[in-house]
Amino acid sequence: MPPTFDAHISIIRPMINTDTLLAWGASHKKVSESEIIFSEGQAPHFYFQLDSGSVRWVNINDEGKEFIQYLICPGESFGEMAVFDDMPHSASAIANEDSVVLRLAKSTFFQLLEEEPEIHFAFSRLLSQRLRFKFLLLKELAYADSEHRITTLLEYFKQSRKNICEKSNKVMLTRQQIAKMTGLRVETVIRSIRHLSDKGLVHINHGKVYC
Amino acid sequence: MPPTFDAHISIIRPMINTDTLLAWGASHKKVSESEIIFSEGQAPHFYFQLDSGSVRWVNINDEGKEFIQYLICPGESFGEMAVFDDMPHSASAIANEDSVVLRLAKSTFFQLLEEEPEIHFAFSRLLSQRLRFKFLLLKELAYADSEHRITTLLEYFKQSRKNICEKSNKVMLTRQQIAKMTGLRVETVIRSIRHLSDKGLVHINHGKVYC
DNA sequence: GGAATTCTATGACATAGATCACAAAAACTC
DNA sequence: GAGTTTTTGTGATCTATGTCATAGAATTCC
Repeated sequence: MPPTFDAHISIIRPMINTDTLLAWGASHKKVSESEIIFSEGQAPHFYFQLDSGSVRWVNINDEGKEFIQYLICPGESFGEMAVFDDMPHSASAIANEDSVVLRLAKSTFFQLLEEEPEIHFAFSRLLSQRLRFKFLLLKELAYADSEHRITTLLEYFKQSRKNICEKSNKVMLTRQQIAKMTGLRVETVIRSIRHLSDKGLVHINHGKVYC
Repeated sequence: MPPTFDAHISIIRPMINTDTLLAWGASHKKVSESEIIFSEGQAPHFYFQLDSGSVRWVNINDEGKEFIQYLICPGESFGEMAVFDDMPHSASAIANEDSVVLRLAKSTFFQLLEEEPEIHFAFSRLLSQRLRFKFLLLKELAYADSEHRITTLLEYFKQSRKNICEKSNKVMLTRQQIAKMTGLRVETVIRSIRHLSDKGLVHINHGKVYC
């Protein structure tokens, strides 16, 4: 997959400072495009944080169709949900491009949180923000039409990036990615985006949806 | 609304022990049926925990249609999402029946978490479990048909009650409630439930869906 | 620079589920 | 226990979105 999810982050605010993570014994791990970092159903052994590149956190159904739960950009953590509730991963993490991941053993992660309550509070905030986004998207999926679903998703992207980088960075999404995040089909997304862009509600840049 | 969401809990495991909460200065608050505890859009000032009764955590759209994000039963917390990320409540909490709520000031709640790391970890676990349920439901809403959405929801109810009470308690859901939690219309839920019950995939008790 | 992928695009058609319009049954109210 | 409200139930339509087929444009890859 091409790096259309352009994570050109200016000043990243990682969940846990990289040096801190390394001091606690985290290890760097290079992953190449399409490589699976962990799979749905696996028991969680590590806390993961993206150092560089981009990762998608997805469910894949019986027919092989992907539903993207989150696109992870540098500084963000992923898979911590399963670490906290000690249940199998409920989605797989797959590298969108060649990336570098920081990995910390689960037990060490808990020790770190215990010693650094501020970091623990940062995770409570992160989980709450993610939950908030799910509330929003679920409500849209339940009651809104395709155009509303898309604009809600784009709005989220505009907002969420503010949490992890100082300067607003540009995110470009392909219509295929939007389809995989809203549960709509590519054709529907294409037609809806065309309509939204005619109305000036969505901005297109070199053919890609810009937010 | 009649107490169809029968929270006949045998042995409740509250998020925070009631005595502990009271010792920290929490106050009891009686709310009557249909009373709004907090509204979508309001700033969060309190941590809430249900003592007795039942509460629904809902979004209401422009046409007045409800989407139930969670049904809260005794011992469970609600609204803590907004407390953690310090953003307006993203859904309203409404009493399903006459209930008693425990309320603790936000700043005190944070002090409590700082002094009692185990309780903080319990909240990380709770947020993760709730997020996990949203992952699941979102995937279903995106790709599955009405019958799958319903069975996924019922399955969740079966599971989630285990987290807060020792003995498995019976939950009865009306078709209207299922509609409001899956984004389907009542008529569709009625027809799907009939079909599922014909196939023996769902159990009906005195006309209500049992799980 | 040509081949192979991946994306975008568009038309024709099918269909699950929404909507509307009733009505009966059940539950709750006083 | 008569009246009100809520819930369940069922048929007849309507429509947004999925599905399928096909193709051109844009990228990536040797």
